[in-house]
Amino acid sequence: MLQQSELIFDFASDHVNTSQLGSYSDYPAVIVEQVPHPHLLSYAGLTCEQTNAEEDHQQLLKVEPCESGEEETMETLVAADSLLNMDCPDTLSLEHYSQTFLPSLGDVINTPVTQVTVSAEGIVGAVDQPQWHSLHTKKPAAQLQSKKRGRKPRHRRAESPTPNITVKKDKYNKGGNTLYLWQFLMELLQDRQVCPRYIKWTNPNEGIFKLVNSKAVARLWGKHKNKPDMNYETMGRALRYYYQRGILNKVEGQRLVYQFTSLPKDMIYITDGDGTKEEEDYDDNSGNDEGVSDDSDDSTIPSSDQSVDEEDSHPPQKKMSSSSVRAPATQRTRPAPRPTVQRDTVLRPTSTSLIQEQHLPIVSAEMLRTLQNLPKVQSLQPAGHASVFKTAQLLGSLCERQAAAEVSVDGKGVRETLDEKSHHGQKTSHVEAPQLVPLTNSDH
DNA sequence: GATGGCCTAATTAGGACTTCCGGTGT
DNA sequence: CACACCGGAAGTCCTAATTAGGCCAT
Repeated sequence: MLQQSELIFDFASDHVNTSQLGSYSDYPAVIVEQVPHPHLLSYAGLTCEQTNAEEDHQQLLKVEPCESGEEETMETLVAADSLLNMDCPDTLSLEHYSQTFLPSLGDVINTPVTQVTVSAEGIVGAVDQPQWHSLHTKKPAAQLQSKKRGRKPRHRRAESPTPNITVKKDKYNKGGNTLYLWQFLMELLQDRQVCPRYIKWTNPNEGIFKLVNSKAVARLWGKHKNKPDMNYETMGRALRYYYQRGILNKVEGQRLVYQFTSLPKDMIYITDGDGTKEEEDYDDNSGNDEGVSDDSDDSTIPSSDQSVDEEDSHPPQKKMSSSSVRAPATQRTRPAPRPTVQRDTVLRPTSTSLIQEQHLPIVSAEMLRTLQNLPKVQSLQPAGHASVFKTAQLLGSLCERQAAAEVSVDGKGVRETLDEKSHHGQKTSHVEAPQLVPLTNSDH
């Protein structure tokens, strides 16, 4: 399960590849976790008001501590488990997410939301279709060695998305699923399971972040890439390559501190205003930021089977903000000395903070496109071009149907039942890379 | 049989790391 | 001494682009 803040989906259906859609005759059931219709719509409003993006574009979101209670905690823990349990193919993990990742930096909508797991069941009009499994099916060996053919030279491939961190959507809208390291780091920075615990912003205004626990981050990266030997040295080399490509800068004189040259418009900035004592200790050292890292023990990395226990075993102040119900930072006995940065400004009223109030679905962009092109689904949607608004309505309808169906059967919650379905191999989660804007000191 | 369209699989260039290394700085 | 950091070099893995060959309809 993914954490709400991990995933971003693009839903600019202007890019729908109808030829691809034609092959998706199987419409997985949409597993919606706590889909808040008004919220979704509100969230979608951000998209629909794209024309206002320019003025909002420099505004930043602050993730407030969640106060939704046990469900939130449970989901967060599950999310942490999935995040760190990347070895499990049946878990909707970051790895899986990366496999279906559809970054589209140039696309219109790049908004972090929660998740929707999709399976083929439960959608009216769904037709069996195997495409969603084809990613993992291997060709028969006989076919692999059947033919040998020559070929002519070809044109040069599309250039790298860097250094401007703009991804050509042609490349990424065709099933690409690569999650780049910088994207991974951005995801971590938006993931309250790891931010600010393992990685945190030190100066969100300038895109400066610190690898609080470099080993943990490297191991997470290694898990994601299926490189068990990954370490910070290796990951650091990849990070250093980003210097050349203009994706990252090194912050001089500060260890483990890097700077994004660009950031997404709608980046969610998790602050450690809800931080733990430990994190405050980091802050205490942030003045010089010299090497006080949490690297001392690999056990600090929650493994797939220990994350929950670890969370539970921590003293309350160790809990991640996402899963805690706590008093506002201002009420803490130990006031946070961290400087207030401009990006801490809550751009949305707290009462409408998406992340704070509840999960939003992370929807596979591709799934949504597929769904939107279903005749029966289209009947649910308002007229006009695809949008998050449409998606919200669609999801709302689907969720209601699911809920009604499940309640009528055994009284189980939608989520529980659908999670079950998701564990039967029908799942996906697509996200889009954030739309990035160049960072300038005055920009934020 | 010739032709054209479509689909599939083979091939391969290139991107994004990964690995290793030697070195410097703190 | 440990660790962070740097960058060169070579290698691996993966993806997208390209294209040949098979199949079918006309």
